[in-house]
Amino acid sequence: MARDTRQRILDCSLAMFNAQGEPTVTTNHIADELEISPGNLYYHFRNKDDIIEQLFTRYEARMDEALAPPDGRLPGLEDIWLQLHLVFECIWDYRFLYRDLLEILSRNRRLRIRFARILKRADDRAHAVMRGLSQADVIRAAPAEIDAAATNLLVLATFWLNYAAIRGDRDEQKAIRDGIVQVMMLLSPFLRDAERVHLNRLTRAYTD
Amino acid sequence: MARDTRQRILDCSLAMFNAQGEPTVTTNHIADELEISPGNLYYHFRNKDDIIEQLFTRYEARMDEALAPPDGRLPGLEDIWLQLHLVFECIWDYRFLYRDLLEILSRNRRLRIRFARILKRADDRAHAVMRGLSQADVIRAAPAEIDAAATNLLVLATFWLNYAAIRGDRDEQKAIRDGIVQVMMLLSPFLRDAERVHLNRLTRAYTD
DNA sequence: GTCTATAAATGGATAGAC
DNA sequence: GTCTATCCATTTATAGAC
Repeated sequence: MARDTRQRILDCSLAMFNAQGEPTVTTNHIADELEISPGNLYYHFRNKDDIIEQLFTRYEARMDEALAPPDGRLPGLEDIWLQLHLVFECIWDYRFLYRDLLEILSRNRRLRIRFARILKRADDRAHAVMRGLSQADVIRAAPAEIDAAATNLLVLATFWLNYAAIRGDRDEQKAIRDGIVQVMMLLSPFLRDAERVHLNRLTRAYTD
Repeated sequence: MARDTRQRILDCSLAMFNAQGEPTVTTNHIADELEISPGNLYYHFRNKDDIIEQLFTRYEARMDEALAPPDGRLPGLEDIWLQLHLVFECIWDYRFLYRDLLEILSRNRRLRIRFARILKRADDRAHAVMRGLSQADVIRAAPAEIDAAATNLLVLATFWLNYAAIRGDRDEQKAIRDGIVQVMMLLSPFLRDAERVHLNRLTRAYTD
């Protein structure tokens, strides 16, 4: 049961953080929800930040997987679609991190470094994909434009859920889909005319 | 001196919120910093949220001004540049709002509504500018692409400073300039070849 | 491993004197 | 308008029994 309680605390914390925001959920709230004592919680974790760090480890592994290149061949537009799905769903499952990103990272140097590493990986991946599309002549983009688009992609992915929440979007699944479409539409003006029209049709079908 | 103390509290709060983040600055901290008593602070403001709301009023007026259309004529690329300056500098001066945007808005329904209004205004403005460029044949963009680009612009402007902070950018002035360039580069692929090269040269000169 | 009880510290807020 | 003193509620964290 030892391992079990530890896992239950992590699962419950994640659910509560995501639902109510990390700052408003205290260790007592978590213990209450699980119907265990605060002392028990502190037997398993040094403090709240310890819980967050363990959750971050889960998140990190998941995101590393989502950011891995699919396989050997160069990716086309459909592969990008799929990979964006993996990334956005990971972000959704750990959205409490993104909701109060600066506040959480400012309190913990280790997480700051680990998050920066993930951002770097995502940036590399975005560059690789853009360069791939450019070499395959699917898009036409200067190096500086690729840099800008990659950065733009990172900002969109990182903060899209926050933006959707501020707008008051209710439907969660739709928010994720909208985020993916938003990133795809980022590529639209780089495409040649035929693909450009094609993508616009696809995204419209996807959004409705 | 009554009005004076009230203003000093607001000024000091803004500076401390921006420097340390709103969640970590308590009413006691503010009173300490000003070398007044907590009781005095509570004479002038009902609570911390009251202070934030007053600061928001200042912010709101400033942003409304920054978002106003320059004048009668249709704006060119240079006017956009200027307007982005006004917007980003407003965001910078009230960056504490953006740092913990969801947390702050989740606690206060009135601010949520007021912020949504500003976002709407910004969206309208972005659309108007994009349509203007399109009609003047400076850019080539389908309606769906204009929608996506306007949304993209809003997300970039809203969260750019957060992104810069996570990356570890130190130089504040440069972070603002980078944000403006990032938005301008968003337009790049929509431009015709001559202007596209021109913009890439401009942004490079601006960034170095 | 888990509980009860509680310490220690902090933050928000008010009463009443000056 | 401003200060001192203080209260209440909350949160983190630990000690010690079972």
